Amino acid sequence: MATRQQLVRSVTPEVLRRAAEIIKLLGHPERLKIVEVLEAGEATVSDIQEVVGLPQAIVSQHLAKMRGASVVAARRDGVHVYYHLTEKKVPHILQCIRTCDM
Amino acid sequence: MATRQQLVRSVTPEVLRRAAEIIKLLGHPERLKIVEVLEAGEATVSDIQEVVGLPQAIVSQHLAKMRGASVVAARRDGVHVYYHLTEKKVPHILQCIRTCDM
DNA sequence: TGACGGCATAGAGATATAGCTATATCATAT
DNA sequence: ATATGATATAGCTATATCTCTATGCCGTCA
Repeated sequence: MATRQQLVRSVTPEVLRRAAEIIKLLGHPERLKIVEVLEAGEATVSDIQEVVGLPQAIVSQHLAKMRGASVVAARRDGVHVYYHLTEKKVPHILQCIRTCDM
Repeated sequence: MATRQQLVRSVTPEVLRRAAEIIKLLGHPERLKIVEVLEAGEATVSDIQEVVGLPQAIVSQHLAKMRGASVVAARRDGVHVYYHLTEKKVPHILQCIRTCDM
């Protein structure tokens, strides 16, 4: 019979660490909202700011945090900086949130 | 054409809040490990303690936090307290973590 | 009842996070 | 070169979180 230890070996410590890192960033209503916006496609900081209704600096700080963990990435086009999702897990996790009934 | 606002209306603020609450708790390597253990079935505090290799008090505190958010629940049977998952989203999110390639 | 094992909680210190204001940077247009 | 709009960052305060130690509580059994 399988021990409990064996049952939970499916995820390596490193994957666990990374997963926790990503999820930790999503564990914030405003950031979750931001990634929802980005799920719909690339968006500039002011686009995001308009949708979530937060001051520019706050949005920028949240984005910087997610950039730091490679959850999002940015490209500059002239005056604007376009953000997009880079972490594949994120859309899947959003899907979970939407479809799993509470 | 759909506005960005319309594209992100799929989740109500309350669902968003609750999702962030759950996810925030999972955004911690040790707690993530704990819910992995519980995913394999009911477990006592000392079972969990043994698998994750943390002091009893720490495990108990993590469990208390997750109890507070109704992510897990406990039942006492004699000397032992058995914990189990109560939040349906959790197994789905764990599945995401496991299956989505990094 | 007393002792013991399993679990919960309190208190404290250290660190992290959130959100604010102000200011800096960067690209464009005049 | 200067002004302006878009974005980033610094510095700060308040609050939350983590982890540890110590202690309390609750069943069980002698």
